[in-house]
Amino acid sequence: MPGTVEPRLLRGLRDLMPAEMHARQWIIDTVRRVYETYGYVPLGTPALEFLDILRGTAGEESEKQLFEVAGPEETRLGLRFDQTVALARVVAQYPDVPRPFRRYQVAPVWRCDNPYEKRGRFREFIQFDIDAVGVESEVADVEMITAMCDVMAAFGAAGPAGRPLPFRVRVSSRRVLNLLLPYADIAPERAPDVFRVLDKLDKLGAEKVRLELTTGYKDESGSPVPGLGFSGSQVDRIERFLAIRAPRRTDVLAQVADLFRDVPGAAAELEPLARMSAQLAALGYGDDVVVYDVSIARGLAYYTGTVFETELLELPEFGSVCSGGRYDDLVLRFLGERVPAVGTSVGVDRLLVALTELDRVPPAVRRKATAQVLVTTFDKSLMDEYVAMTYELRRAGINTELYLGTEKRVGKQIRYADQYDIPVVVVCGSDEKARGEVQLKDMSVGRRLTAEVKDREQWKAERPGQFNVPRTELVSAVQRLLRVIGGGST
RNA sequence: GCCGGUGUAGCUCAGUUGGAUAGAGCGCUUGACUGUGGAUCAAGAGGUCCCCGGUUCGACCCCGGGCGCCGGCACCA
Repeated sequence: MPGTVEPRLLRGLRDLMPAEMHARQWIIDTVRRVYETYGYVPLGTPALEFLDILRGTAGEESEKQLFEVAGPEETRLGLRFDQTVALARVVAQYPDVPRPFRRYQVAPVWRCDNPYEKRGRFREFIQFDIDAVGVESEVADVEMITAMCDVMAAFGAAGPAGRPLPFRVRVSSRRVLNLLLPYADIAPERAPDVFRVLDKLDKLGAEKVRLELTTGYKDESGSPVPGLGFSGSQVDRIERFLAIRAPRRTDVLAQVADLFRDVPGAAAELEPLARMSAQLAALGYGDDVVVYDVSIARGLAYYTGTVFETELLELPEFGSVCSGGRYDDLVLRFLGERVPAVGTSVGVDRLLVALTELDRVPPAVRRKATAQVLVTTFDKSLMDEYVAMTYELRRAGINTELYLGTEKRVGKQIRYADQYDIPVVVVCGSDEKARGEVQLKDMSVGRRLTAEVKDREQWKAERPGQFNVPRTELVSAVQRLLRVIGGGST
């Protein structure tokens, strides 16, 4: 039809239909329960920020991914790409907020990069952050790591019984990475380039990392990857660093200490990591769930200390579902005062994709309805009665929908309940009304029988899962039925 | 940004070596059944064949350009 607007979405943006939204809310609820056990408090900030607030915090790459928005009166705005920058702004803007300020925030963020939905990468997605601002102690870093572990454990417990969710948090430190610079005689301004390449070790392998550090190479698509032009002895030292790897955290630290034994101040930088490891161990977070891995650098430019990311062992190629680190200088931009902070972020939508892929989202979570009961409107002259029944059920705490469509035939209304997976249907026509009864229909019975019943007459004769109860017992009978069938409420 | 693939009904896709009114399955609507979901049967609605230009008597098909989508790479908070 000419003149109509084609309904469409920008690449990487999605509509989430009710079942998908229920699943997302399940993720959020589960994470929030864990975060609140740690005592974090909620914060909300706008999706839009001034461009100069967003810019210059997270490095060149992030700026390329910024969604710019035209504001009124020539103001230049952007959609937030994370929640941490806004948190730093809030801390600077409200100096009377008592510190430590430990907040959680769950909200969409926007990044204009290439979406890849199979790996849970979108241009608009929900992140669920916790951050502790004004905290120097590495106990806060430990808290971040254990919170990540506890979140993963919660999803293991919520999934299919007896199947814990295997995961691993990999931890490193920018301060330890920085020791590599004097050790390998690398100028400080080259550090971001070097760290970016180190981070690729897992994905590219040692050979390509070596090439990228020296002469560069052409990748599979023929695009040139520029080399960083380091000398052979520099690359040798970088590779010796990258070779550090051990299942036990204490062994990793020992190897780092040995490698950097001649670097001034190295021992002092390693002490906090040693204390963290001991604490983690004392709390029951062993070498199997938290590993030290010096190749973790993370791209985000604002990290200054500990960095960590979480991977699901059953989806090794998927990437991190939860990551973060310490950023002691982010507030400095706004306040001129150094405020130490550490935080971590669950990629809610990414985690949902992963758990779906692993078939670990309980089916009941992905429901299409919130209603437990549909009251049909069979006979319009009885409408007052239908409304009354609906509110009786609602006031008893039962999620109830009154059929408000135009369809008169009760069969179509039942079909509507079927399409939305509403588990119980109330039918009351003039016959029932005259007898002082209502009819309850357990939808699951018909669904179960549908495979067996071949003949329509038989189907009609059986009227599966239906029974009548006195009108006065409507609420108690529905409650009983919902208990028996498990109700669809959460 | 690079490489490859692809674009036909709401969805999944067939098709025409360039020829007249463009097809299937699923889904949707209606009815058989005006008081009951499924199945069955019947009927119906639904298309600028991605866009622009070119070649041709004639283009959904061939050619050129563009755009979208999918996959891979790069990048990734």
